[in-house]
Amino acid sequence: MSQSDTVQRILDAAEVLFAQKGFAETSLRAITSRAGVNLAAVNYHFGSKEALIQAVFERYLTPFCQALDAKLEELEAETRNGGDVPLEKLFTVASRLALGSHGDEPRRAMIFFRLSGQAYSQPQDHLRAWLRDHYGPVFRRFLALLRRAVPDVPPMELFWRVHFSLGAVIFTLSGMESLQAISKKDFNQSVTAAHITQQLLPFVVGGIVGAGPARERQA
Amino acid sequence: MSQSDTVQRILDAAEVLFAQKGFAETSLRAITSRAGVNLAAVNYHFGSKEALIQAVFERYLTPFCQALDAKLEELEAETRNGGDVPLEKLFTVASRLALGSHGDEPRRAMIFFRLSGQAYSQPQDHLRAWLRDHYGPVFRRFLALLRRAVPDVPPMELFWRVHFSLGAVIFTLSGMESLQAISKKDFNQSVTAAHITQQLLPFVVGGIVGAGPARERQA
DNA sequence: AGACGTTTTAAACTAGCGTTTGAGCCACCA
DNA sequence: TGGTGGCTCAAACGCTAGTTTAAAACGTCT
Repeated sequence: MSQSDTVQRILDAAEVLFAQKGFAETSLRAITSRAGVNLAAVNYHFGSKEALIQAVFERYLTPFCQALDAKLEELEAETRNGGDVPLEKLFTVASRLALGSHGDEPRRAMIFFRLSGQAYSQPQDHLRAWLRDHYGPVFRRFLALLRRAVPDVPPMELFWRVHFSLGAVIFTLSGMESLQAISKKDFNQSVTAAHITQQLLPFVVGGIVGAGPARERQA
Repeated sequence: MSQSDTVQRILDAAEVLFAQKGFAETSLRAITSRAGVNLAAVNYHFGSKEALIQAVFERYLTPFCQALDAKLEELEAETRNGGDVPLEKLFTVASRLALGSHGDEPRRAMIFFRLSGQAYSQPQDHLRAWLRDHYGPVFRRFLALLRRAVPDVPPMELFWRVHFSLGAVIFTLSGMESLQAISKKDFNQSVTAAHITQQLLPFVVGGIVGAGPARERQA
């Protein structure tokens, strides 16, 4: 092979370890050891640990965002001659792509949500900035469709509610394992990741629509 | 003074720095330097960096949980002779206590939410376990009142939705600064922390009630 | 005043980090 | 065949981390 698979092995190992223990707590030695490659390979192939972190995000996010963008394009076309995309459909599409656009099991997605959580709680400005610059457009496109789906919600409130939703998703899927443990203890019942994401939908939709004066609750 | 204020100065500095840069990225040297105390003071008074982290959480959470517990007791008593506490009131009470039970400005609360976010994305099992063991009861008490407020939502769904809400709150308040910046850029309008927490309420209430078959949305 | 327990101090220690180096390996092409 | 370029490797570098040490300073009692 002209391109060795060292790069992929490093990315695989880094992805798991970063999600498991965070960026700062994961040493290059731990990564290269798990990947079965030499310590210097990271700096040789990526340049620095920082660049490796970005590469991990890029490998996951780029296919996802491309898929989402294409799907949004499709949805936009459908509504070109009147009608809006329903709220539920927008989130179902996004969730399905996030969980399954990588061929492999949703475990990959779970790992990635942990990474996102770490990226957000991290003070590394440039990571957040890089994410925003690279994947902001598709986010705004999603937001535009959303705005049409819930015209009653003022744009700024909608903006915040989307971020609240993002928080609910990332936080939950970040802490999945411990939450599953608690749930099992309290309800004597195992819960799958698919089950949780299924529960997320009505919560997010309910939250986006909101409990304001625009809506009355049923008794 | 028989007990020097070194301990307090260290806690103050650690609280801010941990929230700003995370646990791993904050060195004891940075903390002691900001506190104006000697490097060895941390290990002398707390034993280790790990113990210092716990102490930071304890100093904030203990008064909050005591206040919340007392308030919940009060609410339970009110409903002893019939009636339930409305959903909105439960969250308003919790939010008001979280933001203002420390006398000082809500900035303290903001700092603490960042800490919570870091604690959750952190893989430090023992921190999470310690939080659960110490503050689990008051959480369960809150959950019990909640269950009575929304009897239509099945207990397990409610459990998950509460965690979704927690995620929305912690995530948002963790990333406040960057979110405020984005908001300012997109809407040309500054947003205060109070404004955001105000927006959180209808989102959380809407999410908890959910968008399931139990409720219809208004056109 | 002097002795004693507590706290502070400066300095050192050990360990682990990200990164760099330069020699070695190996496939490929002239 | 001999060299050339991409890649791997063990070793070392410089640095910063948390922690420990032992002496100095302090406050408080007899």
